Amino acid sequence: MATMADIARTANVSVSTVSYALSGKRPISADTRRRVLAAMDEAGFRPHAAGRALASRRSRTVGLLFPAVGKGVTELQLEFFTSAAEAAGEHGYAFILSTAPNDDAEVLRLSRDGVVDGLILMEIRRQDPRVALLRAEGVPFTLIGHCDENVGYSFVDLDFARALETAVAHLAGLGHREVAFVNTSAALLEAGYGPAVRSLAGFESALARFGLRGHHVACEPTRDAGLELTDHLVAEFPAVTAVVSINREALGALVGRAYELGVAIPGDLSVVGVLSERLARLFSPPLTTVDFPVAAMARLGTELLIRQLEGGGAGPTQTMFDGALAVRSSSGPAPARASPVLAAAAR
Amino acid sequence: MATMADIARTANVSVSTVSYALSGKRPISADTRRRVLAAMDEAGFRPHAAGRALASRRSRTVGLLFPAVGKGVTELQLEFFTSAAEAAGEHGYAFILSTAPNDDAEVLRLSRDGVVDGLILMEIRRQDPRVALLRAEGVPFTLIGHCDENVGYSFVDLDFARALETAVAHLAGLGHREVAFVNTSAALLEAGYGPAVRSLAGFESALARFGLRGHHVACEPTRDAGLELTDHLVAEFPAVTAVVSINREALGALVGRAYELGVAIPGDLSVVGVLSERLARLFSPPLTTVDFPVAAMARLGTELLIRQLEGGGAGPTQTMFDGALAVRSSSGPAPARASPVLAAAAR
DNA sequence: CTGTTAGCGCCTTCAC
DNA sequence: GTGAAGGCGCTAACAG
Repeated sequence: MATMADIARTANVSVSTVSYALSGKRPISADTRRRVLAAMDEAGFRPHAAGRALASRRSRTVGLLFPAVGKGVTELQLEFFTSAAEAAGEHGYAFILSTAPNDDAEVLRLSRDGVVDGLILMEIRRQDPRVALLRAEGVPFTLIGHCDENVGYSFVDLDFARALETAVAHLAGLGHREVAFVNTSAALLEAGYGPAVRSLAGFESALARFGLRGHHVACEPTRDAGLELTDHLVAEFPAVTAVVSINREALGALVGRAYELGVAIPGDLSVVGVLSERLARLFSPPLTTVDFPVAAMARLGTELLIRQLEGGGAGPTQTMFDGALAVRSSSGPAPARASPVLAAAAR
Repeated sequence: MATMADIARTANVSVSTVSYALSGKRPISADTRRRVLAAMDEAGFRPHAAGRALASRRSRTVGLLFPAVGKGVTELQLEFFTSAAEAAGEHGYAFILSTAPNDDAEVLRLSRDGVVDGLILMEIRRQDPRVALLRAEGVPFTLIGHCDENVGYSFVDLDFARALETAVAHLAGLGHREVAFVNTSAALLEAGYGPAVRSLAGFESALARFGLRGHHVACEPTRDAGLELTDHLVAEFPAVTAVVSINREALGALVGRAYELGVAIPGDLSVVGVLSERLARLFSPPLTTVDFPVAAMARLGTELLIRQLEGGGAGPTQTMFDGALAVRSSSGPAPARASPVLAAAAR
């Protein structure tokens, strides 16, 4: 309601003085400053965002582009949203969430309209056209995920290959000989969705390194698909004694179905999930996990963007998180056993 | 990049003509309009949000206030966020998500700064101080939920009392005689959190109406609490043959624990959840539910707010959704049986 | 139907 | 250390 002109009037100074008192970009005498500040909070003054944005040519707003494609939103994205929003808020930035299905148009809309100063992208593919677009538009951005070609921009990602290796190494250490990897959907894999592609690569190289037999199964991130998948595993790969998954929904279904089939976890079957701390807590019994530090990643992604916006020198920062192994099963998992547990369950 | 002045120049018209060509608030000759539009998309023109906001005194932005209190964010809120964001986008509004812990300050910040034109509030308590504040500030708003005193503002809510009645009626119809109601946390209940309070009321009146015995149990919305609760039910209320819950996390845990204990759902125990369609799908076997139309509610809440902003006459609109019963169990649930199933499971 | 012009609230260069 | 003034891009009277 109150404007700088109002404040200036009641404090007997000029508007520019008010402005500088606020920004500190010019020395102000202690006395003047006090009068100005007094006038401000007496009037409940708050600088108007639009005025400031217009004059400074910065909106102090960051946007998160999340194309709400069919594949539904999961708890994992939720954690991203809220953590990113929090981080933005702490730095004095507003946080815009866009679910527009067509990213390209949305990138243009948000940047050209000046509603955001920069963008955070999720659901990155190996060759992502949005990156070129953002560059062409000169819009600062960071990726949660990364492309094959990634010079000159900031991103933060989980090292999925390493995560899978960590998981497989753990299982190999327990004596397992044959393990299954439950990926996300085949469609995403084909589309070059990074996590799907890179986990698979990590899985395969780990198999080779530890001399294990392995099976890769793609699975839609839905409970139904997960149930079907579990039955499929039972039927087709009876010798499998351990499962690792990056697919939270399938994992939930698998654990549930295992109970139904009388397969004890971790007694009969070892299960390792690549999951955030928060998600891991939703499982019972507690699941051994390779930590997916979602909240930290979202925070960092947001902060990297804001650092760019504030001209924080330093150029692109690229951070790959390593998922730490968290063994949560109290009882030891089954070492590879003679009898194929899954097949036994199928009878 | 391009401004209206640029467009005006290349189209040989004045800026106001450009503006009116865009807004349609004044008749423009077909020919002029064509020239203007041509110039616009040749230049890739997009009106700058800050300029527009400053001149029109409206930011075309709505905000969702979601104080990220301790009790963690759930899939349910996620559905709210994305649905609200979607609805806002469809109406040409930007959507801001604020997780600032202190709502009051945030209300002031977002409104006084002019970053939003209106707000959507979640997690409403029976006496919610934010409402008075919003009123005092003259900020348009809608609630997802409602207060005891609620004249003169718009809200959308689920009729939790009715939802519980629907659930209990269903169970009574199946022949159950003793049912448990799993509420959210005792803390929220005491704080006057609407859903907790009103569901309980609905539960109790339904018990009376149908002459059933019932037990009310508050439970933190976490898996661990849910597990504990299940064991508690087993130990304390062995005659209970049916459970209804508005607590998604507890419900998940309860279903899981039931499997562990060898209690078949719905064979041995009937379970009814108050859940969104999407959440219901996460359960297996499918759960009988009273539908919690989260997405529709978020959309409507957002649209009610936007309608206010656009001066859509009509005054406050208050909508209570009725949760429709969706019986998803294929096999018929257990009518009240002589043998206390939960106790049997406990052996 | 179209042009001219004054702001909207703030930032920032230029002058003192 | 402080003022005055121009302008950011757009809207909306006010004049034709």
